[in-house]
Amino acid sequence: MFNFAPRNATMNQSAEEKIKQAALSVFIQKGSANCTSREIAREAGMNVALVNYYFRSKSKLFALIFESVMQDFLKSMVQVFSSDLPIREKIQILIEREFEFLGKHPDIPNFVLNELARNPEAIHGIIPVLQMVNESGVFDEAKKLQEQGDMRQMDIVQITLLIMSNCQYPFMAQPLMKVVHGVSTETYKAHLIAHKDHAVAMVLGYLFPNDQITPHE
Amino acid sequence: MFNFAPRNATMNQSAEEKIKQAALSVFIQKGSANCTSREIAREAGMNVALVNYYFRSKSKLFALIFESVMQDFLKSMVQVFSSDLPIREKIQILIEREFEFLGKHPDIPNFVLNELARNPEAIHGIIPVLQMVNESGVFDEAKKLQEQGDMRQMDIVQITLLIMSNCQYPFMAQPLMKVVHGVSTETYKAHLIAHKDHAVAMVLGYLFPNDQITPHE
DNA sequence: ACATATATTAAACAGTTGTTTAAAACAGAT
DNA sequence: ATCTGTTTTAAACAACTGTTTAATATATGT
Repeated sequence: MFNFAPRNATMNQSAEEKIKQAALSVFIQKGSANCTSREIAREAGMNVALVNYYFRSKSKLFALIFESVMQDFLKSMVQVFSSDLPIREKIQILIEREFEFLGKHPDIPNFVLNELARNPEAIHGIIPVLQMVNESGVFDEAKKLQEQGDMRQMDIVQITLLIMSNCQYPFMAQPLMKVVHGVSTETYKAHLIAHKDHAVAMVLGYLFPNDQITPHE
Repeated sequence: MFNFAPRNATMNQSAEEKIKQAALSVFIQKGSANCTSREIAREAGMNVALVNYYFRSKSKLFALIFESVMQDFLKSMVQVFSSDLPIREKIQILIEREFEFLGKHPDIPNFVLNELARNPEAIHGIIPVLQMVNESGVFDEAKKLQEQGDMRQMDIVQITLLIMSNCQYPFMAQPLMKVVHGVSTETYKAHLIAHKDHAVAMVLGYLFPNDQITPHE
């Protein structure tokens, strides 16, 4: 009943997969509302009808794509937390991985947050991510560490915010910052790379205030 | 030639103003691409043709609205920097004002960054903001303070990022955070209020590392 | 009251949208 | 070659898009 391999053996990539990749690219660049089925088909080099032939409707295709993007979006973060590194290194590696990921996919945060804010359907795409997060036990571990008095007393929600704000916003604000400060794309990218270290130092410094001794004068 | 007062004296608000307000609301909620002229007209309680009668086209109306939103978006920030408060208080008040503003208009950051990333026309709406920023002399002052060795040596671009990340992202990520952490809107709003103090403390602590003496143990 | 400029409307325009249909091209098995 | 199921296409569908037109209403100045 289902296809597990491409029928068209002459092509190295099935039409279905081509459409998926085109949809991923177009959806992320333009958003679910500001792109057309024909645009996706064109990007995949195929007919419009094929899009609906494989995915029934534009909204079903979007749901599929969005779910996989949500997975990628938080996967690396959860992976780091599932490891058994000490908490400070976890956070450092977490931020560094996030910067690395966003360097390759700088427009995903805007895509995700925008869809979640404006597209009611998008909420469903979060469910598998919720599973991932729950299974990782991230938040339980953070709570335990706080009870040991090692970490600053802060709600987990706000710790999450602290980390994600300083990772994702710099990429989301690229168009704004480039114009306001009048810098080129290359210069801004250099700033982003340098910003990673500031994010690590600032977040760690705030979460573990007893770590560094800053002598007066 | 131009109207400086509403022709229709029986209404307390001119049709033109009604359309502007409706457009502001609809554009911010849905974005420039995912809303229709008829939707704006309906929200204003008027005919579609009137929208184009007063504003020529949807894109011209959007340009008008976006420009004014951009002004509000950064106005309060620039105002604080134009004052003659000491730098630490400036940053503190800046962050506090930003949280206050975003508490009232939580969806403006997503709107602005999304349009700038996806709508090529939106870039033009930034020009008046650039003037504001230049006239305020914000960045020059920050550079001066850095030369005095009072502030951590950091590029202005990254200082801007540091402040704006921790103010705006928490509001932009509200839909994501609510689902991931399973909290209600009210609970999240409480987190936002509490987060303001963390943002101030963290940013000031990082920008002025010599201020606090953190004793070991 | 009349004339004039402005404000507002319903209707129409051509182009685009997501989706469906029916026919064609293609593959593999017999 | 014929049959069978799958893949691909062109064409059509109604609904919706931004915009324009031409007619009507309203207000203002004389």
